[in-house]
Amino acid sequence: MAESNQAFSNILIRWYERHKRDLPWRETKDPYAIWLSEIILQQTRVAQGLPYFQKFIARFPAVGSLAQASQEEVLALWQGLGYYSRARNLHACAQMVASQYDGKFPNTYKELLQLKGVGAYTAAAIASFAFNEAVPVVDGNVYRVVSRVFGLHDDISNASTRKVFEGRLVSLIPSDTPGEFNQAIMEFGALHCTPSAPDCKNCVFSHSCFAFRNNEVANLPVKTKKVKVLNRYFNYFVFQFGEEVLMGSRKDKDIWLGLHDFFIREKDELLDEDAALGEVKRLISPESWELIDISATYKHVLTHRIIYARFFRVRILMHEDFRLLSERLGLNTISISDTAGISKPVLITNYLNDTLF
DNA sequence: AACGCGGGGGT
DNA sequence: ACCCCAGCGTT
Repeated sequence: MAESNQAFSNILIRWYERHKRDLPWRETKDPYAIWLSEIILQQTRVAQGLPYFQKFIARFPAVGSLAQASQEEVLALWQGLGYYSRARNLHACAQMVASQYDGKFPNTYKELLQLKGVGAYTAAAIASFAFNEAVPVVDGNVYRVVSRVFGLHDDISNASTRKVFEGRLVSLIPSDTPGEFNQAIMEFGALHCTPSAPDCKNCVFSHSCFAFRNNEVANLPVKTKKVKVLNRYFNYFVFQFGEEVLMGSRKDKDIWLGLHDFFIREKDELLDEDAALGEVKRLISPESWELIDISATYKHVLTHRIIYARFFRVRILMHEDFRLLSERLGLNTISISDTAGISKPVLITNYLNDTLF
């Protein structure tokens, strides 16, 4: 039988106090630090996000310093974490808070929701953790815990299902310690009620959990839609003169927007050497360049894409041709050693480490 | 409502 | 190979 709402909350919070991890953003009520941690942790495991949180807090101790940074510095600090729109929105949000809110985060769920990069989950997290507002968080952990314990079979692939879970959570969340409750239910999902092979026999809800009692743990939560993985083929040309190469920042609302890469020809397939050299011949006259090397094929696997990439490194012989090529392609010249400090996708970082460093 | 957006870890 | 992770913005 299910226990009362208050019993659920009490058991959950007691479990949390025994098992919670020591995490830096739990030692503060500073909405800036809490906000920063929540943006970093969107679709990101704690272990992966933690070093980024440390880096950002060290470099930007308050929202004002982040607001004053350049977008490039923010992207460079974010590089490797993925979903780079988070970094662009983080920066824009910091500037919003600095200019429109006098450097102080708004303190209600409703106002927080207006901030760039702050959606329903993040607004609820900040409002409850920093300001004790009793709004429930609904993230992947919460979907899993609630669907199993209470036997909710609504498909979490549907956006409308969020309301169903929120409705249940509103009746569970205690008004005196909403932040503790929210932290607890997510931590419980992360550490105990895990996606696969949870330790149900030793669970504080084993006597009441719907999924455990009905042998449905593996079926919950219900999620029907799978992401479709598409292949993309990136043919990169690394134009080099001495110790300099041509790079530019990516445009056009595509993957890695704002990050730096090389001249690219995306096709429905990888180009072989002849086809690649043909592309170069269309750009520069034959006597002014030579092929240095061709990289191995990189297979860069993302959640929703598999990117196959090959890098053709081309030496430009005359500096004047290098300068003209830079202008014509809209790319910047950068010394190889300086590429370490600019924002890049992991694929480009891997190539640089393999070939140029 | 559907889709695009990263990278890494667990099984 | 497949799943998921303290989701959000755009269309």
